[in-house]
Amino acid sequence: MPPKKNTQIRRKEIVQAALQIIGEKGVHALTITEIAGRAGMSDANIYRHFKGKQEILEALGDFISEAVMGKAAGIAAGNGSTLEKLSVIFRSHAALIAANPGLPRFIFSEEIHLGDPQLAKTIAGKMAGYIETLSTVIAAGIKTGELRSSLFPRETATTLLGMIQFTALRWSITRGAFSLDAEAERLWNNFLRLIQAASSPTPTETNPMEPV
Amino acid sequence: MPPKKNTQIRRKEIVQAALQIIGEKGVHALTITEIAGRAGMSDANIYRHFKGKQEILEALGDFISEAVMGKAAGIAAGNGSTLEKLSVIFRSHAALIAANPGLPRFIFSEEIHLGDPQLAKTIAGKMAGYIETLSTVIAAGIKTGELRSSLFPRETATTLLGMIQFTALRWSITRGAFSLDAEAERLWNNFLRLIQAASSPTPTETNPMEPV
DNA sequence: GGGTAATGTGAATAGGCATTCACATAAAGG
DNA sequence: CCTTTATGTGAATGCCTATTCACATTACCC
Repeated sequence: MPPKKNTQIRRKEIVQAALQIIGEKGVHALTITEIAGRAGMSDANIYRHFKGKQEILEALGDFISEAVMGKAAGIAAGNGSTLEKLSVIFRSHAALIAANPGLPRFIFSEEIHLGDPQLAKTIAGKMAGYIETLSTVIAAGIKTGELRSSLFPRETATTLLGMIQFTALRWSITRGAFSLDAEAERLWNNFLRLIQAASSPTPTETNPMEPV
Repeated sequence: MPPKKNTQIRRKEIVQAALQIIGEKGVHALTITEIAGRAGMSDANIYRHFKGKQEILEALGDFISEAVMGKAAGIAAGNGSTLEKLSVIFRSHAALIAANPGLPRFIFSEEIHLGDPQLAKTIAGKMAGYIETLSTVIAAGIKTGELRSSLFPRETATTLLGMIQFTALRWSITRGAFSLDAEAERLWNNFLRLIQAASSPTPTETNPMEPV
């Protein structure tokens, strides 16, 4: 009775449904029945398009990796000053998370890391690549004198990412109790003061409104 | 046949068993059967000491909060310079995690945050308290001139915590593929350069051995 | 030492979940 | 138009897990 769609389309629908479910109810709510319901099909039909739940997770992992890290790599490779690039990457990442709360939940979910060693390795690799991309941008900024010469690029990159991820997790945990964008803005302002070369000393201001 | 112990002792044994299991196999492996086996008792006996699994998680949450944040608060209240205090808190935290891999897994586990709103609120509160404690230490350091005057205390504290948590999660995810202590050391060296007042300029050195 | 309460156990019970099966039916190609 | 293949479904199946129950046995109190 219901119309039919080919596997290519169905796979995308299923992956998107999965991402939404994780964002709204968490990884533990990611059951076949839930996915099938959200994607508008029967449980059994899921298996026409994916070998099993594991394969869905792998596809979701690929999608998320591409969305987050692909974007950052594009910005890094483009034109602009180091500070502009870092700022855009940071804000894009925060915005992407704000729009898809399932993102950090999935990336740091144990379901993935302990349940599927292959997927875990892939994600860890992408994460290392992300750090590498940021490191390169930071190293370039040090060379041009935009950033302090005393910085270690890799550690500074890790610190920046940690800032994002920690805040994303706190936001996810508290189920959006504060504005992710506003918090990201405050953190970025502060980070800028930490890394910027002292040539043009930043005037001391107060940061806007603190959250709860 | 087996000897009997009172509830006080049993509760501690059960909580410790749970923490170990999470560290070794993850939160998803935290079943009643697994806990009972590790603690040397029958499944049914667990229910003599806890009302249910949820109550075990709550007790574990209290234990971990006390271990991590209680320690930091103690250090913060003690004597020493700001940089010494921050350094000790940072290293203690990293060491505690290295000794108990279950710690970050539990704190950021969805099983807790989405499964038990009450517990989630408690943990979020403790986390906010931790940030507050660090902020106070940092604010004091700014006043004495040890730290740059341009820092925002709360955002700097969040950055420090993010650095720890992100690294702990990456370490946990990769199942200990790198040395947590060594990485913490590198990150701390870099962070020091970020926050320290420029009175005694740090000589430029290279950081020891990078991990994978 | 006898009774009572706390602690201990193996064997149900019940629910949730991923996956499979036998059977439709739409789509595509000739 | 008819065959073949891809897509679709409801109803099992079987496993894993938390929790309960009826029945011991130890520890403690007087």
